[in-house]
This record gives sequence, C-alpha cells and structure tokens, in this order.
Amino acid sequence: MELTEKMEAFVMHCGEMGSRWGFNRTIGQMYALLLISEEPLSANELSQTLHISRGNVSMGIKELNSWQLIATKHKPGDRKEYYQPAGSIWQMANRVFEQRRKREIDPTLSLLRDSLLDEPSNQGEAYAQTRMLEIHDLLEMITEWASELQRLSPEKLSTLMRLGAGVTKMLDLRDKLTLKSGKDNA
Amino acid sequence: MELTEKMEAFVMHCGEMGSRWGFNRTIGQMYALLLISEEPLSANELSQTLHISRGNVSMGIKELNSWQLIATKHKPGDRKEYYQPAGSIWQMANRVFEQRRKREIDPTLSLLRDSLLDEPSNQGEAYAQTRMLEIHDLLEMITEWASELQRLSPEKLSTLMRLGAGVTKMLDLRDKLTLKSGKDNA
DNA sequence: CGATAATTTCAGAAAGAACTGAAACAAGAA
DNA sequence: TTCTTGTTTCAGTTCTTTCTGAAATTATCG
Repeated sequence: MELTEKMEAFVMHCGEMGSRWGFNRTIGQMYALLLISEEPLSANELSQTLHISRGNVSMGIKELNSWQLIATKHKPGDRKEYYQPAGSIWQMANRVFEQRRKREIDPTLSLLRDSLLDEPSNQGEAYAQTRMLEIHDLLEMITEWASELQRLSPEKLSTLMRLGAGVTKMLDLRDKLTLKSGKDNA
Repeated sequence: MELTEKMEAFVMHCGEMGSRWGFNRTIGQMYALLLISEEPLSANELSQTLHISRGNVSMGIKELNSWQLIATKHKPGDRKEYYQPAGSIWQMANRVFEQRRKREIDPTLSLLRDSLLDEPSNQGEAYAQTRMLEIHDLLEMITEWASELQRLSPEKLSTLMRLGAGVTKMLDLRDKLTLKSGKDNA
C-alpha cells in the first residue's frame, strides 16, 4: 500500500490526535488509513504501510473492534482477514461519543449517585454535597441529551444540525406556542 | 484541610478521571478539591491535603488557569494566594468543552481544509478526498453546533436540555409548520 | 492427521508523561 | 537595602503507556 503525500499527512495527523481522541497513536493511524483506503487492508499491509510491528497491529485491531469501528472481511480463496471501517461517518461519530461517554462520564455519575444517597455528616460535607449535586445534574443532563441525539435518525440529526443558529428561534417559537396554549408542555 | 471519607473518594475519583478529561491526575484532584471546598485554598493547603509536591501544585495551577477554571483570591494582611473555582458549573462545562474542541477538533479541521484545496493527483487520492470531505463536514457541523450552544444563555440551554425527548416532537412540529407555509425555512 | 498460514499474546524494551525537590526568582515588610 | 515569605522553574527521577518480536495459539488445507 503506497501513500501519497497528502494521504500520509492525514494518517500521521490522526496518529498525533489519536491520544486526544481516546485511543493511542498507532490506533489513530490504523483507523485513518482504513478510512481513506478504497480497498480493505490486511493486518500485514497495515503493519508495513505504517511501519509498526505485526503484534501492535493485532492489538490495535482488537481495540478498534471493541469500539465497533471496523469490520472484518474475507476474500475467497484467501485465508487472511481484511479490515475496513464499519458503517458511515455518522455511525463512527456516534460510536466514539458513546464510548467516551461510558469512559468519561458514567463512572463519575455512579460515584456521585452513591455519595449523594447518604446524609452529610457535618457542615463541610453538606456544602460538598450541594456542589456534587450540581455536577451530578449536569452530567445526567448531558448523558440524557446525548442518548436522545443518538436515538434520532441520521436524517433528523442532520436537519437539527443544519438548523444551526435556528435553535434559538425555534425555542422562541415554542415559547409563544406554550404561552398561547397554556402550561401543558414539559 | 481535613477530608471526610466521601470527600476524599470524590477527589481521588476525579484524579483517576483527570487524564480522560484532558488533564492529568493531580490537576483533576486539585480542581475537585477546590470545587467541594467552601473556602478558597492556598497552594500549600492543596499540596498538603493531596500529598503532592509544592512544585507540582504550582504547575497544576498554571494549567487550571490556562483553562480558565480557577480564580485567584487574596486575603487582607496575608501574602498568600488563595484559589477557588471560577464561575458556575455551567461555565466550567463550557470552558472544558471549548478547550477540548480547540485541542481535539480544530487542528484536524484545518488540516483537512488544506488538504481538500488541492485537486486529487490520482484515483486513490480522489477516493481519499471524498472520505476526508465527509469527515470535514461532520467536524464542521459539530463545531458550529457547539458554538451555537455556547452562545445560548444558560437558561435557554437549560430549557433545551430539559426538553430532552421533546426534540423529536419539536422537529415534527416544525416540519408541519414548514409544510403548511411552504419552503421558506432553512 | 500433519503441514502451513495466519493471528494473538505477553515479557521485556523504549518512549513518554508526570512528579519531586532544591535552587532561582518575586514581592512586600522593616 | 536586606530579610522574610511566598511562587515558579526545571534537571533528574519515577511511574505509565506503548511497542516490539519471538513464542504460543488457532484455523485451514490436503
């Protein structure tokens, strides 16, 4: 697999960003390469193109699988496995968001829930709990909102996104409607 | 500064999560401690309570400052500096999102923009560019959407959030209105 | 059933990130 | 100015993560 200059730039960039996106350098590179490659690639091709060890590729594939970001393909008369990105860009973004939510938010949320069950045992702890409650509520909102967006079909999501600056207008519109028809909505 | 068991659990947990949230362990701990502490704390108190070196605290404060997450206070007749969280929980969330956008999305976006300016030099590159364009558009949507949300006042944001599952309904409503009044909206 | 072709695992090496502590620096107070 | 009290810096150390490569494992073919 030969890369043009631009392709290599992209792949390497995704490597740098990899760690910021929740996985590591090589995994970022691997996924980038699979994304821009027209044909599915074998583990060996990944290893050679990216100059990383075969073992490392194997671990990377395992990780990408656990994120459900790649699919495995077989070619007739060929024992090797070939890999390609799973699903559309939208689905990929969804998966990444979901995984990150699981890792970055859920654990904190459950710790906070536990902590808030008990009565505060003194003044300082009472204050701490009010702050924790704020954070809890914020995180809960974020997760609810996120899962809401995930349930939305890609088309609707796209509409909502394209709406952009219109969200504010929509809220205003809704306020008017609500005022007219009385307080019957959430 | 003495911590109850629950407070310590929270602080330590934020430490573990720190790296997932874009900063490191000690910085997570420091910020958590400042959040749940009623009084502003001095660098020495942070150092002692968390059992980390004075120098490390200093670096942490620098970092938290660059994220605009803490404010510095002075007590009359006391040379020390005291630190406390800056702004509300909402503001904090905003800051974190913004910083992360800057680090995780903006660089990629500008790379993609550059890359997409040039004509593809061969078949494979043409395919790569179509994929890159998809990613570009997705990232652009996300950033626009995010900055949109940031411009929203906290109250509106809160309304929008509480709306939750209602977003779908709202979209439907909007569709009906649009159909009735013709195609005059975005 | 071997023999062969591929994938996975994992101990140790290498690279990278975070932390310490002592020295340098800064800002009043006397 | 000099002394005191506080903050910052940074070279070296420690801790963590990632990567390699050889050995173990699994799967397929004849």
